[in-house]
Amino acid sequence: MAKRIIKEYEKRRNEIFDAAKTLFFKRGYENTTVETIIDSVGISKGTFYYYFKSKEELLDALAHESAKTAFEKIDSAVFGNRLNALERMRLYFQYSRSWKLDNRDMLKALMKVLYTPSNLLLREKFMEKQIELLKPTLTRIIRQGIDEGLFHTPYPDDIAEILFSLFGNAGTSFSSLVLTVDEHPENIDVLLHKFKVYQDLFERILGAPEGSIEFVDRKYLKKYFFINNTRRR
Amino acid sequence: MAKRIIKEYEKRRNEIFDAAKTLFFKRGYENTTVETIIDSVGISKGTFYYYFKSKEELLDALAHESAKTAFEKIDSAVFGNRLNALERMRLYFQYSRSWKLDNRDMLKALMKVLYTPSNLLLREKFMEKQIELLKPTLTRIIRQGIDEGLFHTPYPDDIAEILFSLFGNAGTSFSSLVLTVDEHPENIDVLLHKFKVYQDLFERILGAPEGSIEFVDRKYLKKYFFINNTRRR
DNA sequence: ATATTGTAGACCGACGGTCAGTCTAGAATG
DNA sequence: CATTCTAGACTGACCGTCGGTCTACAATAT
Repeated sequence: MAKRIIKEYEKRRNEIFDAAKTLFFKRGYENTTVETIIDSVGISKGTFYYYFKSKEELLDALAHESAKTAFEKIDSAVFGNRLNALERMRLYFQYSRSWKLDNRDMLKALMKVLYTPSNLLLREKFMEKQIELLKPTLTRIIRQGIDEGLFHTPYPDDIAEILFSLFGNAGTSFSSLVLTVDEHPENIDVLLHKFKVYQDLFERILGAPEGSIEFVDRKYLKKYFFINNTRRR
Repeated sequence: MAKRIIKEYEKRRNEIFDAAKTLFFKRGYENTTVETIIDSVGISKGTFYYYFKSKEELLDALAHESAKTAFEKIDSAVFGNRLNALERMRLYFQYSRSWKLDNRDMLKALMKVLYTPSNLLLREKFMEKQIELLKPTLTRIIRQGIDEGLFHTPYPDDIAEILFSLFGNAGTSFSSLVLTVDEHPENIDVLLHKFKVYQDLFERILGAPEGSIEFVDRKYLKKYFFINNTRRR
């Protein structure tokens, strides 16, 4: 019989939590069995179910935690200074990805896994929690923008959610592109084009002046893909 | 051993097809087991897998067929006459739901099932196929609108897809509302509000004149919910 | 103080149950 | 007699359950 190692509640729970997070993002949610998780932590089935009611509940908790982390980071970053709505919006999107990505390899791995049929549920759950927690913040920024005369929309309370869904959609279409850039460098142009499209879209939806929203930092993107600036006339 | 009933290929395949369609939309994709399907048709496992490689392939086929039906209906309806882009757009959305709905009960049942976590894959597949087949049509209308000076966007080829995703999002948020209207009649107002929001959104994205797109027919909606016209000034 | 008994709660792993999908014998058909 | 089709037993992969164990520590007795 395996050795019995006893730890305090929170510690063990976090172990499972972390292992699951890693595995889900590495092999995907559906492809990660409960067995895999407990093997990686070194515990038994029973223990797993002692801490989580089900595999899906664990996912839920993960999504919630992730959204909460994102929320906290964003909230302090965005409202810490005296900025106008446009600047806040920029910061907001800059921070809105809750997973901190250290390098492009990690981003690629994440995309490969995230936008895969076997991760539909994972994506949905993460999205849902993010919307739930982050919507008020975004709405607040939109309201501020309207007050400042930067944005023009009669429906400030409705569009935050829509912006999120658009963001999700963008993620899907970007990820498939990003993953091909290595073999098809010319796709960078397609990517840049898409960025322009979404930028235009956001401006229209918010009723913001043309070119005001550059939530996708072009300079960063170029550096990211090692492009020099003398590209295409 | 049970009696052996032999039918011609297409016929049997269609039986499975129809049974699956009914069951998927009644109990959801995940909640419908292959067992359920074959029981309902009165065939064996072997037969099922003779006609379909997998449960998911069956779903795929279903989604494809549905999109194809939609495409044919839409294409003839929308391009049969000499209309301007706005009129075509209206027709387009009118026909774009591929499932013909005979009454509100059926719509409600469908919504209840469609927008449920256990149907993520189903939704995704249906969406995907629709986009694949219907995007060119929508793009064509958008192009026409630009030529006619009705729409204004520099990205006619990109926004069809986005409009679809928005449509999907709208579906989610509408369905949850529609399902509550019976107990909370006041939600009709919320629903009407949402319609306005999405209408505005579409106009902004397309760069169409304000109020030009009424793809959700208010009159129909009111009739649908048995509201007379003397409601809220 | 020290021994004994009791209890909570962390932990174990065999087992049950559910499904999708496979395999093979054999019936029908041409 | 070969091909096409069908039946349903079987497999394997999972998720989740359950009876029961082990340990730290509190309560109680000596």
